[in-house]
Amino acid sequence: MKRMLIKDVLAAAPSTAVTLGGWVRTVRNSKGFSFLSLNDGSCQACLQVVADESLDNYAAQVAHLTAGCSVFVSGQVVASPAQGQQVEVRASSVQVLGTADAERYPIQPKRHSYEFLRTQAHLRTRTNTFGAVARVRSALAGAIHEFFLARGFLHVHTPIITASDCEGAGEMFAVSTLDPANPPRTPEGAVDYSKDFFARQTFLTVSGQLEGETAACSLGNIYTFGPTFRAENSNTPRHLAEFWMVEPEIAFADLDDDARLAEDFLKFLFAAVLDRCKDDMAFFNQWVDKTLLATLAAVVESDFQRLSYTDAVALLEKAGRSWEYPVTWGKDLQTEHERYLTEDLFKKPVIITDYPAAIKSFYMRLSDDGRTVSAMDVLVPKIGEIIGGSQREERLDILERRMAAQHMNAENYWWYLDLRRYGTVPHAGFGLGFERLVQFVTGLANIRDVIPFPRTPRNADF
RNA sequence: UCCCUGAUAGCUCAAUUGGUAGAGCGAGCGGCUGUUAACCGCUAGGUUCCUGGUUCGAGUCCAGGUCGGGGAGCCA
Repeated sequence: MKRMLIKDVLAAAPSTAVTLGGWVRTVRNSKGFSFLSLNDGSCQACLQVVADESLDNYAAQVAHLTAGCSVFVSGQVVASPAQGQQVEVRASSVQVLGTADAERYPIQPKRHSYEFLRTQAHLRTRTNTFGAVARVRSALAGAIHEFFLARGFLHVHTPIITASDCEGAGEMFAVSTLDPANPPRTPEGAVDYSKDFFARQTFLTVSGQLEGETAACSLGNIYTFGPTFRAENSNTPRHLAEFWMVEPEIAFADLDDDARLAEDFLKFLFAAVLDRCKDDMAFFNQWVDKTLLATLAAVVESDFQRLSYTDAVALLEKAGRSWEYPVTWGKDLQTEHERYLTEDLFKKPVIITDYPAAIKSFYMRLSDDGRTVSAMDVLVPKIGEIIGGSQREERLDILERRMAAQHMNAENYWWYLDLRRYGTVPHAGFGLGFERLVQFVTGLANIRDVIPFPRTPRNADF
């Protein structure tokens, strides 16, 4: 089957002969002919096909088409005599590939709620909104690779199954082939993982960072872009149990380099989708968030606000409002604090740096003051934390001391410590939650609507 | 996990102090020679989430559960 994409048909000159495939969105029947609105996923717009009774299957098939039917059409592009579209296709044949019982087809030609469409995740990409999400998501993924590869970063693949725990990143899903009802036991009665597939206990990764650091400490600048898994019982519009994370790691670099990279990265991605997904972005701007295009354009032009955690605490203390959670140096910032800074005070992305060491992970580089670490969070309006990163502790003795303080077993991290033992180098990196990026770009309020098949507590359908 | 809130037709919702469950959209049928999630007419469509309780009588009140949504925590 040789076919043209509808986005190309819509741009074709009148009298071009075309063949195309698509799914019927709506049908408007008149006496003797029908207008078919077809979509094939290649663009937001539908193609209007005019089919009349001169087709030999008109009365038997074409006149009975309904939403969701699949068709393969041959015909000619003609200038449309009516308003609503520049061109349309006059069909010389309409092959009906698949019918869709209109009484049962879930995607009716009407407005549906996001909640309902989540129960129809296998069909929801046939709607305007979820088609647009899929295209923007794909464009963002492509732009991410483009950004890094153009800057000489190496794309590395880190393992999905891991024995290491990127300490503090969250609860992990266990990976095992043992019979859960009757696992082998040690003499002490514990599960004997030496009999398991990998002869040790393993998990789904919560982050590729530690493995990414090994690559950065030999190859230079690298990035990973893969799935990560958190077994947290998080029930929010911003959390998934399975999500995709982008994690660059840069060598011979400090936190300032890291923050600059994060800012350049986000601006590049926003500019890319504004440029490449105009119709889809216009759709989101009209139906989801009327400030979306203006917000993204402003972010591309503005400088992100940088401030230290210590300064942020000072600003919050004199904000002149009462906080549900009091602000004190040493306590992590709450959602209400972050929202105030990025949505009310600065009204643009904010990069907060130099957090208290006590509330951050062991691998973050200890500052000379001894009480903060070179960590950063990038906060954006509505989403909150979209990026978390840090300069990594490259000094073996300090790293070992911090691991001991957090009661970590250094033997499990022998290879991670080797990076500091042999040719250590200052390096830094960050993690970007890909779905949170798609949320911010599309304006969609719930993270379950920006990934095809969301995995959340008690939900792994499809 | 905690707090709040909801579940009624395929979908989105209504139903007064507890008293025969309705509408819009969608669907089916018919009409219309250019429509734009068209328009006009007619028709069908219900285990009111589940289990138990109170009551002459429960969509409505009570208890427990399941699932959805919002907020918080955890984080990306």
